Amino acid sequence: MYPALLIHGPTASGKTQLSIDLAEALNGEIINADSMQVYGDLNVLTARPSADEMSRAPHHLFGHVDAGDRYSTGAWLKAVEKVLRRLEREGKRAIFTGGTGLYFLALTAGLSEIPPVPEDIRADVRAILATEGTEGLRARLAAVDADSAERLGANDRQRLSRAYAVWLATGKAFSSFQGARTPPLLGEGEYLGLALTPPRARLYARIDRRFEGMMMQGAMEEARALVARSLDPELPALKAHGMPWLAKFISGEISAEFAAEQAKRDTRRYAKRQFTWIGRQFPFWTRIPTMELSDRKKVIFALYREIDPS
RNA sequence: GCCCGGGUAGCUCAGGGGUAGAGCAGCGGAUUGAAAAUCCGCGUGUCGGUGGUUCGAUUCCGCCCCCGGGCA
Repeated sequence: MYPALLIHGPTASGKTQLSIDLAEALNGEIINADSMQVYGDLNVLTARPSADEMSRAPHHLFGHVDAGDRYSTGAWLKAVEKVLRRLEREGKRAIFTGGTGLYFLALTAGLSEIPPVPEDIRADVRAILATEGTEGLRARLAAVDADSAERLGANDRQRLSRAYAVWLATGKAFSSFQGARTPPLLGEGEYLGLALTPPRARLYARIDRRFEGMMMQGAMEEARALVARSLDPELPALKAHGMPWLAKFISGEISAEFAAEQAKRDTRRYAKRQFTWIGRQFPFWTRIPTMELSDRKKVIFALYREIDPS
């Protein structure tokens, strides 16, 4: 099997364009590693590749999930496995592109083998959180899984919820699962990890500009359509950058200017967290600090040729 | 040109003879099936410049520069 190309970069760093060019040159196919671009309802707001861009190379796992569903790392990994198998059969190269660090981690380091938690149990935990608060949830967790309760932040409702839901679903402590991991889909030597690390000031300027562009390309209409579905605002898709603020604007709570300001700020903060992830979780991936497309490609082709002379 | 008001963190501003503090922005970190989520931590500063008074000046005084507003 050809070594896969893994491209992680902060939001707005130009991953889409780069990955398409690489796919064309390497006879590769693009696999999405972005947790938001999987949702079909969000096109403009998640900066998903356009129909035009998608026609230049095969794309996988983009927009295949309904905004009313809760996608997950595990579901993504399962879907990836299928795609990888097919590409292997067909002798194609896999090019992963995205900004979701956890997806890349699962891909290259595996995931603990935990049975799926049914939706009704997750709903129960949400109810507990609503009535008893993080305090109450944490106390419940401490009684059955002291390790997790100790290790997790006292206010980290998301992880506390997850740990408690796993206990309810399996009868076993979340922490008891965490020692072991499934074998990674891509082991050492089976991929080239690349991290785009553009200068921060330039990236931030680009994020701000891009949001303005999204507004001109119909982001508001997209948001209106999603709001009209009256879905639970806690669903992942409703938390896409900009969505919560555009929803507030649509309901008349805030001005358009304020919504735009907050949306951009959220996106900048996210980019900052992505830099942290790359710096800490994937210290051995090759950094590509330049913003110029041609320079990036030159570097990547040279690196790729080293591990795959064909 | 004259008269007021102001120049303090990236921005808006507070303070006041013992080298300064809020909000926002920002920065650092964590990260195992919601991860564009969730959580933890951190003031980042020639107090416009320059002389003077003072043990000590960002603070008081003089001069200069800049920005508002008013009168000409």
